[in-house]
Amino acid sequence: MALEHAILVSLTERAGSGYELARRFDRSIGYFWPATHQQIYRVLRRMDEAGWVKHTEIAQDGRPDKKVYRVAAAGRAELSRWLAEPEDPAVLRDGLGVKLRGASLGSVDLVLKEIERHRAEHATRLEVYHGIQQRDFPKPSGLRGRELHQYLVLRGGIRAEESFVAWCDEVIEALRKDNR
Amino acid sequence: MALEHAILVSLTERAGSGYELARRFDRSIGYFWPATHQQIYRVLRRMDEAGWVKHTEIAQDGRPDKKVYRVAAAGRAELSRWLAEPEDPAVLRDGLGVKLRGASLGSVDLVLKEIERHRAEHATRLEVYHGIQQRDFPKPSGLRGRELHQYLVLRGGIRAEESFVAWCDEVIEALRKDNR
DNA sequence: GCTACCTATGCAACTCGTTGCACTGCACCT
DNA sequence: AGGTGCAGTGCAACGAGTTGCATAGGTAGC
Repeated sequence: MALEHAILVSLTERAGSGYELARRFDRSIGYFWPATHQQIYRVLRRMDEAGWVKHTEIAQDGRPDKKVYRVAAAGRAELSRWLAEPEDPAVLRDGLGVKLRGASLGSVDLVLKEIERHRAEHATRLEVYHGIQQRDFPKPSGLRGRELHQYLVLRGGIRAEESFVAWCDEVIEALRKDNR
Repeated sequence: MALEHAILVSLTERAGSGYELARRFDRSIGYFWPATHQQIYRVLRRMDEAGWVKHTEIAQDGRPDKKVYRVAAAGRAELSRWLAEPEDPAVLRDGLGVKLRGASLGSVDLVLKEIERHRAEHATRLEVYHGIQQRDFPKPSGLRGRELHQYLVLRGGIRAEESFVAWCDEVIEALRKDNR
């Protein structure tokens, strides 16, 4: 998996400029594959040179020109090649775990506060996802094909955040009990 | 959070060589913060130059010499400085989600197989964690301090894998139903 | 005897991701 | 009049992470 493929999936759904893609990543794909505008511009250029995408320059008045990218035949080929290829399982990488593990070397109270803060952060993210679910997929049982897949990805995000929040609660309770 | 801090936590628990640390990362810390031996050697050298750790060269016969690292005062200071510092929330980054989202552009059947494969992988990891839990923390209610923290980190790993497996099951069922 | 893996450290080259900055012009707020 | 924010693209530098390789003796299996 590389950023290339995430961009190809997104561009296949709908053509767009680098800037628009960066916004999209902020709002949807990026919840599962974050990327900055810098990365996106660089990869778009690379893919353009490789012939995976083509761009059309669009002059706008009052705003800078933009390049709208769309997926070319070679890009579609690459995408289906990648889709058929096995993917490495995602690895967990969480600094909070390391911090908790080292908590007794510093202030356990501060680490506890930190975990409460993360809990709040993830709870907020969870609410955002729930909002998307209610707005975009009010009746999930009727979903099929592409929409079903999008819904299921969102479900993954919801489950991940739920389980993170539940873990925080377990940790907070246990640390408080240990503190008394 | 940087690899530096994960290594400092690990070295504080017990001194060791770069090689040993790499093994440790493979077996425990690395479940939550993966690192290769290359990264570890490089960071150890940097920390040595910065005075955060000190090494003692140990000659062995039949085997190459090794450098055993232990945390120095400056390292302990850095560790507690970092522990008191706020940490960015972990971001989800999963290529499988992108693949599922693009499934309809390739073979949905292949993506389904891929998800089944990942499910098996994560189920195996979950069993490993359960094994560690039973071996190292048979009676969690009595845990305090450092051991409690280690247990709670493990609980985080267990919860993450459980929720991943449950998500896979939801996806597999939904895709099968959609296929009929 | 050959292959392969383990212990142990490390270089070199590369890709990926992050951060700070630059330029343009419009819209909005104070 | 001045600051902030949005739209739009991009460079330059750095740090993090990956991959392939080198070295070298010991142990274990075929």
